[in-house]
Amino acid sequence: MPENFSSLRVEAVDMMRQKGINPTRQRIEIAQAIFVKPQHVSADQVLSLVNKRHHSVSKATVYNTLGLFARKGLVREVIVDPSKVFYDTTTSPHHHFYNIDTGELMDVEIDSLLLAELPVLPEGTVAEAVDVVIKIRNLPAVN
Amino acid sequence: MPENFSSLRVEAVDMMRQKGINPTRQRIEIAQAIFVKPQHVSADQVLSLVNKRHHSVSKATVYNTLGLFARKGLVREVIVDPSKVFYDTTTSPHHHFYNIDTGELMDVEIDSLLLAELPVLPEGTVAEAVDVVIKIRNLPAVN
DNA sequence: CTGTGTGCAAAGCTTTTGCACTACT
DNA sequence: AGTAGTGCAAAAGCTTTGCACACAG
Repeated sequence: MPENFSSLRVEAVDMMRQKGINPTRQRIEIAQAIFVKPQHVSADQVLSLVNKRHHSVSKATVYNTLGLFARKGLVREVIVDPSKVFYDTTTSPHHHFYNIDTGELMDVEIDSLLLAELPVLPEGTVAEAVDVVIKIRNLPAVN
Repeated sequence: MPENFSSLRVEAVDMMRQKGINPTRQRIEIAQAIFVKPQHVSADQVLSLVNKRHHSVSKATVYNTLGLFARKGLVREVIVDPSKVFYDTTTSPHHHFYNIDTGELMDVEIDSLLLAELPVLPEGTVAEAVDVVIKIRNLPAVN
């Protein structure tokens, strides 16, 4: 059975409602594009995905919507490189491998890396998120 | 006694030689600007610092040189926000607090946060760096 | 004279802003 | 009609590229 788009659509709308996001046409299209499966996407990948079917969402709206989704907790912003922001559709706490050579981003199970204790926070602040990025590179082929 | 610029200059040149970087006029000016004290600077802060005395280094060269310094291990790239890259003159392993409200970046002692174990790396790769950024925000004032 | 390395103007990105428009009250 | 929220073209800002120049062999 092929991907059921209408149920994905319903899910996307529900998700947004739960987070207090007004589900407009553009936001629904973006949500449908990214929540097909767990993945890491950049803003312009989303733009192409959405406009594959028919030109219907502007660049600015894609950026603004992804930012909104991130603030509301629907996606997770992962910043790995100057001018390379990824949006991760998996929002449960976890960390990342970033392959410097290939640009590939992979999830790391939260419990395969033990963060034993948080340092004392500066006075008058609260922790919002802890981002761990392990930068890896390919082993040079042995000749 | 005021800051001794000529000895800073010599140190900067030595540093670069040790890392195999050709110490050109522009690179020396940039090094002198950033290694005055341990600090976090962005590319355009460096640009202003360098050109405060007299316009002498272009924007492109500042970007390229900071990238070079980072690759060679003279500074550490810390990426905290889309289009906000900091260069940290402290290169020993440590982590960061990033205050979302103020944009301030602070060092966290390496041993105040225990990374118990590294996860298994993907086949054929080596870890290059582990970046931990703890995003914090100011507590709302209680009324 | 040739080849390698460097610096920078300009090009090419990504992201943000400000305003027109919509959709409620 | 007034108000709050939304989408997008254009502006702004950041980073990279490609080429002219310098310098060493």
